[in-house]
Amino acid sequence: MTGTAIKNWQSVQQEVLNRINSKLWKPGDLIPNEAQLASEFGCARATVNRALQNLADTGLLERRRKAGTRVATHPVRKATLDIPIIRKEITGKGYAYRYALVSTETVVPPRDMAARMRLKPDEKILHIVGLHMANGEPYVFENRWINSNVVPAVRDVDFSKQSPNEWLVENIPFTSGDIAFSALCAGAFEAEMLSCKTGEGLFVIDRSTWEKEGAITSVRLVFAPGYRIHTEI
Amino acid sequence: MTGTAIKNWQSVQQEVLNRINSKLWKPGDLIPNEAQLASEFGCARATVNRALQNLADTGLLERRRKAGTRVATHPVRKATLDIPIIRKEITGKGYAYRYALVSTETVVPPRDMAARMRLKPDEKILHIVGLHMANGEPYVFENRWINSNVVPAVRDVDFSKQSPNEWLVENIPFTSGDIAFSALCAGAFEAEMLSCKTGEGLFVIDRSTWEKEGAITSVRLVFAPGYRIHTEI
DNA sequence: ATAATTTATATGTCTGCACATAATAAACTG
DNA sequence: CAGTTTATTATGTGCAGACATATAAATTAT
Repeated sequence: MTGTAIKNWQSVQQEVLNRINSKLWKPGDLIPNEAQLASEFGCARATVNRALQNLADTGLLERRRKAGTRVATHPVRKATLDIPIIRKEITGKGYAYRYALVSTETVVPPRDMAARMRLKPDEKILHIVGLHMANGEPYVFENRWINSNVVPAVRDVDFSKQSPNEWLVENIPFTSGDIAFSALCAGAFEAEMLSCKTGEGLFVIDRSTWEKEGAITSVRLVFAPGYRIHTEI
Repeated sequence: MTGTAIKNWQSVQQEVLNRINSKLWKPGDLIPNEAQLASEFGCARATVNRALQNLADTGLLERRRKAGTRVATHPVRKATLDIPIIRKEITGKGYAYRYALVSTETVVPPRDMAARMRLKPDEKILHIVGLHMANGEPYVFENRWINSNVVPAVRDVDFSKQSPNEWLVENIPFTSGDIAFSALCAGAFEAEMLSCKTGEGLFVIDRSTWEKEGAITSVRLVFAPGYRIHTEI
């Protein structure tokens, strides 16, 4: 049957996948435990563990101590997608990259942003607006807020020379953050910035990064029409 | 210094993270090899390996045999996000779920879709249009093509009773696929379907799934205004 | 000098064993 | 019978040692 021996964790994973796909193990089913599979496949339990753990990571199996391993009833697909570093993405496509600073000021942010970044009332922070361009064409519009009270060093940076994105990557130790994808309709402002028509559908990424002391930065990236982010599952 | 002993792979990972964040190991730097770190931390090489491999998975380290492990120059952030199973997402929010079939027919798809699914010229496949609703409100508009020549069983399914999404999950062994996120501006059609205004920005997911024999299904999900997909990093 | 070959080395992964940990199931108790 | 304690069990992870594999670097051949 199995012409290929099952010796490495990848082949164990493949065999498990086959059994799931062939409905031998159906969604919700409890599958044999690691020790049983190991003896069946003729490999060490650790090897089976590696394979099953990997499948659990991708959401195809659900594992719980003592309860055992079962096939996920709703195989919640997990897509891992690379968050683009704008400059790298643009140069990677072979385009010339340029960052244009639009404005920078230290002001009290709008209510929703202040709330999102958990600021004190009337706390002023740095607001930087800029445009990333590919071959001279607007590529993505960056609207960024940086909590200059948490990161005082940011006050001395000349953002006409370096995009805030790059400065932050190089200077701020990252801890944690969240990211959201959504869509937006181009208003007059976005249309002018991205030199597109009003009413175009624009892809939006909102990202915040945090440290123990509080929010470091929150950014909205509005991409030019036609942008899409892609991955394999 | 290190009050906590470094015995498990998580603490090894944390220590490595600290060294990266504190600039002890800068982007591009080659870090000590596994054996050295293991002896430094007083743990097994396998434990260090587990930690470093995990960090490489998240894109913070780059590893190559013989070349060693180095801190990623551009820490390409990888976000893993859960692809929603529509019904589960809706019911999970506490809303009543309903699927409304709009149309189903077997036709020759548009050129771009035929190309994407690698169909023969003039090959007819199943086209299913439907609407997922939350508490009676349109939630997401589903425009799906199913290669009924690869999956003949689909011809006998009554999609007014079950959404194609669910049927596929339950009946078609998944192999591989790809997914793309983008944005769209609501035209007259989308506006009517999602009962929103024309010109709204809509979030779009395009997904294709494949099997050895060829494309099984390709679907476009157009979400109602305001939809966003979110994850932590 | 350039190409082909060998060597050294860091990571990748398997094995067999041990113990830790979580969570269920069973036994016990008031 | 409800609540608590105690086994039992499957996964999670650690260790040392071994071999596999990719590949940078050194060496040899052309």
